[in-house]
Amino acid sequence: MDNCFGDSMKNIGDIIRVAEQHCESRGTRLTKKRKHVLTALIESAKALSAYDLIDVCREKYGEDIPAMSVYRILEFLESENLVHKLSTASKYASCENIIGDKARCYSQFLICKSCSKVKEVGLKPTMIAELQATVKDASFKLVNPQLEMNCLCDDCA
Amino acid sequence: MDNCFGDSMKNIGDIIRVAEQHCESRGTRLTKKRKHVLTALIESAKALSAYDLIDVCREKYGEDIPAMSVYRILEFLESENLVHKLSTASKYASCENIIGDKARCYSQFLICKSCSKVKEVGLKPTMIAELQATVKDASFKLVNPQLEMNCLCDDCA
DNA sequence: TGCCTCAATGTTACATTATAACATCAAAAG
DNA sequence: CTTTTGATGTTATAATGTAACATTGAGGCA
Repeated sequence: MDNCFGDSMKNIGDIIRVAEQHCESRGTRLTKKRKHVLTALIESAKALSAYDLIDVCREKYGEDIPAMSVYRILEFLESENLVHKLSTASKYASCENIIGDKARCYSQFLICKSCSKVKEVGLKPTMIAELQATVKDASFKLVNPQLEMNCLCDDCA
Repeated sequence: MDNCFGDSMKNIGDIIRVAEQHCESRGTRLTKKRKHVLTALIESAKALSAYDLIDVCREKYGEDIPAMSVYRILEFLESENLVHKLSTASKYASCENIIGDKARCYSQFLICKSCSKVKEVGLKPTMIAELQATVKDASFKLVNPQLEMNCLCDDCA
């Protein structure tokens, strides 16, 4: 079982519903546009840029969201742990385990540098511990334990 | 002993000389401007953006290098393994072990997101192996095994 | 020396990613 | 039904990066 939803949680409608409840329980709202951006990311196997998302929303929902709004929406979705920013690619991907047990918020992202296909894999506790030890030894504090790995997917390799 | 030069290799002049020989042996040239950009990065404890480097070169060498050239120079220095691009920060840092034994080219970069202070730490072989196994299991190929960790340094924390 | 060649750099223009500042709109709460 | 606050729109611009073509300069060689 690869996510926190179990086998019953397969389709996007279900995921969106969970995301909606998640927001509600935190006193925030998953508005229509936020839902559209999130859906676009969930439906995409590839990480998308903010400007990609503008295009998708126009094509799919006939909705013209200005760049500024998309960035704000992404920022919101990130703060709700529904979306990850992949800084190395300047793109965004939906979280694989939307309502996320916190133990899994340490992730490793494999990003195809050719086609942007992305896979999120949980980090093992031993890895996390080791990474944190290194950080501590170097007198730094870890802010965001997200690892991004520059890869090629099998199709592109 | 923290680098491949031993204790005798402490100052910038020595490092630059090694870098120069390294290029020469590879049939490339460490020109004056390339040397200036590399020196600026070596002397900086913080990662610098391309535009930061333009400023440093102007201030320090009275030399006006256009952005395009700085990017090309950085690309060259990267290809010679003298400099790393830190994609998460859109900044650049000199390699800590310039002529680098290849075993150390798998590095972990701790980057202070507030002041850009950066520390490069070698990854342990067990870590490398584990990261690579994950990548392979997910049907990806690792292109660049550089880990960037979003941190705060002790001063900024 | 003077020419040739190719690497390095310059120039111009523009693409992409992102944010600041202020205006407007809309939903929930009194 | 107004008030308040969160969400979105608008405009302008900053920051990062690249494409395409022109020019310069360093070494090799007649």
